[in-house]
Amino acid sequence: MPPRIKSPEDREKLRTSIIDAARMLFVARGIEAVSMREIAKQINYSATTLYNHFADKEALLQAVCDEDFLALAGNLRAIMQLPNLVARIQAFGRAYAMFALQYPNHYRLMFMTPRTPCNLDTTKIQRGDAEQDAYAQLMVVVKEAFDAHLFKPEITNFELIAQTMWAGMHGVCSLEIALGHEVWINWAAVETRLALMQTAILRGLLIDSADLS
Amino acid sequence: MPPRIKSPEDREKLRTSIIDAARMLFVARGIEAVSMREIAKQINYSATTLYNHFADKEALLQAVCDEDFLALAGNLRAIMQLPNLVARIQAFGRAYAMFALQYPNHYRLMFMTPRTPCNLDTTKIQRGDAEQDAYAQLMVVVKEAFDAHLFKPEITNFELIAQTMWAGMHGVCSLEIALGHEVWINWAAVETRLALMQTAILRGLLIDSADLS
DNA sequence: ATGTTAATTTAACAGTGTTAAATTAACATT
DNA sequence: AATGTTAATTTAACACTGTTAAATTAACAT
Repeated sequence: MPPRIKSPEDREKLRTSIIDAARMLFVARGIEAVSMREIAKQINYSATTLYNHFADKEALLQAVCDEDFLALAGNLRAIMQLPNLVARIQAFGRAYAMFALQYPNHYRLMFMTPRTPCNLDTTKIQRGDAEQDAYAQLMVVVKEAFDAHLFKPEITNFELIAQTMWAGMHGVCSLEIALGHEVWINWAAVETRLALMQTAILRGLLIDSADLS
Repeated sequence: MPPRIKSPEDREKLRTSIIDAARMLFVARGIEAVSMREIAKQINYSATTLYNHFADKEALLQAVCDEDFLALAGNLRAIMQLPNLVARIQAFGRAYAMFALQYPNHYRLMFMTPRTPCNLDTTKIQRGDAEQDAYAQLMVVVKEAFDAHLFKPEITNFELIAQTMWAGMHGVCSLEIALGHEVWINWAAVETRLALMQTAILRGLLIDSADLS
């Protein structure tokens, strides 16, 4: 029986240690293969204790996701400093894909699993804040290129451009995660697929794609 | 207690009725929300009976998937007759996406869920047979355009082209299925996203994309 | 009428998420 | 120093899950 926790700081400490244990197990063995009892045992607590910090398993997953969204946004923030607008978009997409492939179980949880929609109240992420939200960052990156008139003039909706770039990279990554080990598909190397996806879409959307890669 | 089944035909009939009941429930309420007991009750059998026809829940899912793969391939077969090579690719991708969006729970099961890899022995689909395998069909469609030298000459691997087209459409569809209801994203209409994805990738890959749409 | 075979069910096991009730440790009050 | 209060934590239970061994039971052949 661990010593009781009273102070709010220690309570917060326990909360994050629950999240960390959950993440470790999720990443290691997949999401639905991990039980609340296992997570609790990992930190030498009873399963019921988790319910003092999270309403249910879904809420705990959400908390893990939130931290991972912040981590992803942190990864991408450095890239937004690149001077060349097109190179910035390319590096951004590439970093996004690296995150997906390095943490496939995170990624699955964040972007491949339908959730109860709009848990905006329980999340702690400031959506739309480019410091915290990778989607908002993508929006900034694309909009700057859009405002510089780098995209074909018939495309008038920059958010549509961003969503297309996103879907392209997501398509490669999520297929890799879900079916990358299927032997009846003669997969090209995932880096090759990512590179072609990016240059193909950019060639299709940019006015001048002469010096793409 | 239902009348006992002895003849192989009736046994097959029961097997497909299990699959149909499972599919109906999966499509209606999602995969993991449906229990073996529920499926059994749907057809007035005991849960244990299902295990006389399928090794476990995973095998039953696999059987459902197999039938759906065949259905998808059937949907796509008509399109392969179109004369114009590029229009054929476009219609093919569009039909694929329509299938995904019309049966999102099927699609999730088939293409968004990591499985125990290479259950090639337990599946009944002839992989590589363009009659039964949608991926093989896509390969045929893309290869004909490739052999007609419609793609940019620096791209020498037609399977890579096919996988990029696939990933593009899959990216739009799977994002729509997983996050389409999230309100913090200002989604463009999914048809618009699909159309732009297709023309963007084709513009990026084709030599002559003047009359695309 | 009896025996055999196999389809089907009952009953159980070990596990899950979750919660009400019981403990127990730390604090403040007398 | 003894008591009461509060809240952190656990124990025990509920209703469910996938799965399986054992018991039934229906249909057939002898």
